[in-house]
Amino acid sequence: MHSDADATRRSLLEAAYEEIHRFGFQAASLNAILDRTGVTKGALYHHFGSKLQLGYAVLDEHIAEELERLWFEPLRQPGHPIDVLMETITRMGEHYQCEEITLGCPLNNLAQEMSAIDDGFRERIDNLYKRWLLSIETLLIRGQQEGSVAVSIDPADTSYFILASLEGCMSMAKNAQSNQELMRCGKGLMSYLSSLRT
Amino acid sequence: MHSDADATRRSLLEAAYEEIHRFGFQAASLNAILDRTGVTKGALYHHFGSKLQLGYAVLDEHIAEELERLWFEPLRQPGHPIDVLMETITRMGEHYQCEEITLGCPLNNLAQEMSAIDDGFRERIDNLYKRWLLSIETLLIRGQQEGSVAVSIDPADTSYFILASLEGCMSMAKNAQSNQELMRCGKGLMSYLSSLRT
DNA sequence: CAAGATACATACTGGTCGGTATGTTGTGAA
DNA sequence: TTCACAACATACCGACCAGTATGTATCTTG
Repeated sequence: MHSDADATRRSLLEAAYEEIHRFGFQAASLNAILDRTGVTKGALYHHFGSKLQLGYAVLDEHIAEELERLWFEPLRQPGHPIDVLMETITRMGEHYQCEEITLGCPLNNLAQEMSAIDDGFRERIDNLYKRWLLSIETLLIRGQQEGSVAVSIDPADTSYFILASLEGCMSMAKNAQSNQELMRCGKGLMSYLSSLRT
Repeated sequence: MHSDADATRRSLLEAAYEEIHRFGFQAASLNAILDRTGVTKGALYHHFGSKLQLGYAVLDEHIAEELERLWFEPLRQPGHPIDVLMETITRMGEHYQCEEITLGCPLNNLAQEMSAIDDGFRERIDNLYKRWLLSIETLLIRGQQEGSVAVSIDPADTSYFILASLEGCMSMAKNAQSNQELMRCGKGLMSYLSSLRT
């Protein structure tokens, strides 16, 4: 059944993503991934050269795709930039329901754990953050051009602070293990975002 | 030399703190800690019942003490609350110089890695965050009473957002591996803090 | 001085880890 | 039909891990 090769690969990627999201990259066990998928070790090492390569693939394919779907694409929609931002953040808050919030942001988790240890991870994570920042910055610049966002703010610096705050909120909520705290933190973020309007 | 028992214990705690700060708790190797200190495994297990107990001790003694010294105590100083906050944050930015910033905030690192896995860690981390929040909240309330902080803001919610933003900034800087980015993020934070003045 | 406790030191164990060597089976091209 | 190769499957390896069993030297106390 050579036609199932892609399915095997995707199955491994999905399971690896979940294991890594739950336990972190280093603590993620290849054997656990194999048990979960029913795939054997030979198959895994046929598709991925090493655990590191598997981790890179999770970033390059799964997480990048999720970011595109949840963030980059919504932020390209028309409308008042601050409203667009708020709606996207709210939608993300709904996406990470009660259970998932305790696992934190997949990208932030990996950044915290791996960026100081492995350059391959660091470069990939840095690249994703750059794209994330750019998508926010583009939105703010459009707002300034349209007159709906204060021209007094620096779009690059502000984007950086917005993203940092967002990651910080998710991080705090992860530790508190309640999206109650996420909402609380979101209130502060929303109030800050409002202050960017003209 | 029984008088050196405390010195041995402190040496282990210090080395454990550094190993954990660098690699995380799970990836921290007891053997590496022993190599670093020259202490033997028998001595380690004489002072600490398990790796987990050692980790708890690092939180309860080393990290709690560092937080007290770098945050709680400075925030109790007199002066305009917003100025006190800004100065404390700036001083912390200087404390985490070029090298150390890539390791991130010790408390946040442990929170991300362990709070979802182990309740002992979670409770200790949660307690420290609560004290941290309280020290900021107390400062904001004093400002409101003295008329130097806007009464329109909710002290608890605002403290939460400030701390989340701060952790987010450190997290972003850790990944970027430059305190250049920390400064950039700090600019946004400072501008937000300024908006809290009357 | 005796004796128990404290503070280690050494050697070892079972288990898990990522990774590999080798074998087998299905499949498409020649 | 043959044959190379992709796509696995199985069994195994050395390294490292936290933890332990046991021995020893020093100190404190009666």
